[in-house]
Amino acid sequence: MEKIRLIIADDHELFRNGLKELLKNHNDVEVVNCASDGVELLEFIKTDNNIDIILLDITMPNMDGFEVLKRLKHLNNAIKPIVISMHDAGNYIAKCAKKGAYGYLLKNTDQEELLKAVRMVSKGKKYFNQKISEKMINFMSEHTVSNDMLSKKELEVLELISKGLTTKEIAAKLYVSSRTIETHRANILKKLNVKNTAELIKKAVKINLI
Amino acid sequence: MEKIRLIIADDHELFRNGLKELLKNHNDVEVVNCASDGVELLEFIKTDNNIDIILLDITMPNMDGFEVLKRLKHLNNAIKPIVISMHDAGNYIAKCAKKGAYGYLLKNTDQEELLKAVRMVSKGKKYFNQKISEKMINFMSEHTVSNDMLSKKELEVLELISKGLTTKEIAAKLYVSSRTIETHRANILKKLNVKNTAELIKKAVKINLI
DNA sequence: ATGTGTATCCGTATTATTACGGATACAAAA
DNA sequence: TTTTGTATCCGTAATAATACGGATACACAT
Repeated sequence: MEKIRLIIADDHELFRNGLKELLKNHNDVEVVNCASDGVELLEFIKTDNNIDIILLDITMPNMDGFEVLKRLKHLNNAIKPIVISMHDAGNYIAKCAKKGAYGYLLKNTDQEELLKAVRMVSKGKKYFNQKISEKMINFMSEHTVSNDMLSKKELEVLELISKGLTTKEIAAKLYVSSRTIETHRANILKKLNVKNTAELIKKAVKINLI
Repeated sequence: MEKIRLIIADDHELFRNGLKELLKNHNDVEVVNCASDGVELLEFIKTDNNIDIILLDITMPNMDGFEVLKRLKHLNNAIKPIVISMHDAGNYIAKCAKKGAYGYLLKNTDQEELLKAVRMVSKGKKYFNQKISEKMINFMSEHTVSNDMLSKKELEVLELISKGLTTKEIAAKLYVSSRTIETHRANILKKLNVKNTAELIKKAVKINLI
């Protein structure tokens, strides 16, 4: 039987080694290497292209786990990262899910769950337990705070801007002059405290206005 | 004991009525009303401000469920919508979660789960079962396909654009001429098949490039 | 060795956006 | 009733973005 080849990336030596010892007791997994930061991790990955899983911490010096996830996709997307974090904040979880993590575990997870996750992920399946999923879903919807910031009209204009319509086109669509739309746009920029359309759209998506 | 007051919104009469009958058997819930489309639903909500839950279909004439979710937040965000859809597509689920749905059920859900969801949601807790959560997580990450579409440089430029930097600022930052950045920008627009920055950023966020 | 793609640069012209300024009408809230 | 906020309109000027066009150098794959 092929062993599951994995790497541990975490800046806390004790945690790394503890995890390694723990996994030694299971003969279907092999801890190929450890890394104490993202840079080190990626360096190693470049030399060994037979890695199945990375147990990845988010908070690391030099290059954090988010950046690792991002680069991993370009570098070798056969490797399946499982994030092991001490934070159960919804934004962390959602971000990891979006960036392609195959699993998300808390550092206080028990051995059994860790193994379960590793084995599931090694088969290409994702592992996000119910509690983690909940946290994420809550986060996804809660960031909808600033709904009252923009007037109905402004929201309408914003939506059309985000669809790529020019000021002129929006004006025509809403039967007002382009000057009016420009004013709306300017007001929206001011209200969201951004300096141009690019930043505006990013922020609007982020806070769920679009 | 206060009953859970709920409304059913679905364009299929049979489904609406079936659901209603089914819920009649449970004396902790009261089906206050039914609506066959989003407009009708919102109209009713304006007249009755003591609704706990809406069982909401996505596919409806006049105004679909997504739009209902969006407007509901402005109108009365004490009402907790549970989406009941026949589609288990990840994008539907993620969209609903983002737009503030408190639950997502498939139309082939059994009675037990429906009741469980209604009761949980009535207490303010979200209900997305494991399978639904999985679908959503998979969707969230899978849309990262087009990673090879853009070159490393282009991705870098895109990231800076999204942060609100102007062409000139980006050029200064990357030690190249602004003309170069403009070319990159133009190429990015072409590659992603969008016509301007606003649309670009929206798309980039959507497909996870940023 | 030849082609393909990327990164880099340049020019010109048109159009759009942004930053200022100020103004009216109307509805809703205080 | 007065104030506040929203939607609407207008002007000018500076800056930025977009649409064309073309060019070189270099790396990597065929």
